[in-house]
Amino acid sequence: MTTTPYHHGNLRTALVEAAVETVRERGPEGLALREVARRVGVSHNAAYRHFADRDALVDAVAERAMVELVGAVHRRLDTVDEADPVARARRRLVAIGAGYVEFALAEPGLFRLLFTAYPDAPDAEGAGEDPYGMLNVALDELVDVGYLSPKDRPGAEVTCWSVVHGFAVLNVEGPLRGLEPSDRAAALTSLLLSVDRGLGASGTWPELAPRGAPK
Amino acid sequence: MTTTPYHHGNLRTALVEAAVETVRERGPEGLALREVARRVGVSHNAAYRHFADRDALVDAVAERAMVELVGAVHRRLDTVDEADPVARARRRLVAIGAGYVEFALAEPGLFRLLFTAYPDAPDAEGAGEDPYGMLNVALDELVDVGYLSPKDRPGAEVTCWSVVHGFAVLNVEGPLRGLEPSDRAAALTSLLLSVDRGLGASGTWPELAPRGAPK
DNA sequence: GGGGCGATGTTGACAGTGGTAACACCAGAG
DNA sequence: CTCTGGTGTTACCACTGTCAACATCGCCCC
Repeated sequence: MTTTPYHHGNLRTALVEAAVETVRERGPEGLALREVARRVGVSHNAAYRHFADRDALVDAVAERAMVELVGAVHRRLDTVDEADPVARARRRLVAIGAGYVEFALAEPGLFRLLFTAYPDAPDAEGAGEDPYGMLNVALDELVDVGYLSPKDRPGAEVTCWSVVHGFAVLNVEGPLRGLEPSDRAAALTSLLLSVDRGLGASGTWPELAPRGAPK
Repeated sequence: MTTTPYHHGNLRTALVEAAVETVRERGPEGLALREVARRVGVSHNAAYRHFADRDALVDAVAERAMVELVGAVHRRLDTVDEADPVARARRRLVAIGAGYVEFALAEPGLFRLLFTAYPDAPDAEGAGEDPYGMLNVALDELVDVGYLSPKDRPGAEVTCWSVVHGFAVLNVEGPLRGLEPSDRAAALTSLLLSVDRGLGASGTWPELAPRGAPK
């Protein structure tokens, strides 16, 4: 819908594109509906014919951002060229993490928007078309291939997502944002290796688990 | 400074306390300087005698939040009662992570403020008086005790911080925010165990880092 | 073709925000 | 006592999101 030019001609997509550009430049909090409208050369309030409110525009931008994130991860995934199944599966997992972080650092504004204004539903759409699904697929591969113990599979996706997301957040808007690129890259490599190692090392340490929360 | 009551009597601290309360209720983005002033029963602009701008107030709130975060982590750390040095060091690391996440979930507003508006300098003040310092101390203990290989020590603090911070963010404001508390607790346990395991499992997998070499 | 009608875009207004400037008060120093 | 500097107030500005009323344009149907 809204494919044929009316007064303006695809105002909606023009607004979204301008909004994406604004978020790129000024971050999510710098996104002003009025300024976007101004940028497109249309009066404010014109936007209200296409978006219920500011949040709706933000959601539209988030959709674009998600597409780009998936693209970045896929691009990394495609570089994995490995014969040995175990090494391949492990490399693929690392590639997902690297792509995720790569996107966060390349598009800090879009990345932040993606996770501050995300709708209620998680990424759980298909399985493989969003980073979460891709991650789950990769982890299942690791189990199939015998690298990851099936009993360690549950929860592994949360752990992997957490570590990569945390690294991204700390480096994009957190206390690590001032890191030298080389230091950052080294830390990321160390982190990804550590995760890989943690998944491969089977075994439990039951004495650590219990001991409930205080107060 | 500002200890003796003048017109109002410690307006500054009153403003900070009202701001903290506001952030608790409405989050960082709901913090309006004017509303805080109103809340204290003072005209807006009175605040400008004590804070250069809104950001200065936010920084003051962040200071309080940091104190509370440190308190939460310390409280957890104090529950560790373990004779065996290795087990004790490992438990202490887990306690830090648990306390960090506990605070994030208990005070989502303050936690988010702490990491969206944090000043340029990292937590690098003393060593032990902020979560980052405490984490480094705990990791050094793990090395001393022989659990963590010295060659794996560099970068470990970033990995640990990332995984815990990422988990907190995903659960506080991210796609995992809708998780059942029991599921969340299980995921956290799994995550902490996984990190512990990853640190303990020594050895490198060189074929992952560069590129090439069989297994 | 012409009338109408709904989708689109515009102007105007309102409340709320952060921020600046000019003024009012009040305590203590001299 | 006056004067001075810290403190708080009123008035104003630019900006934002949002609503309501009005204008315009394209398309459908008679």
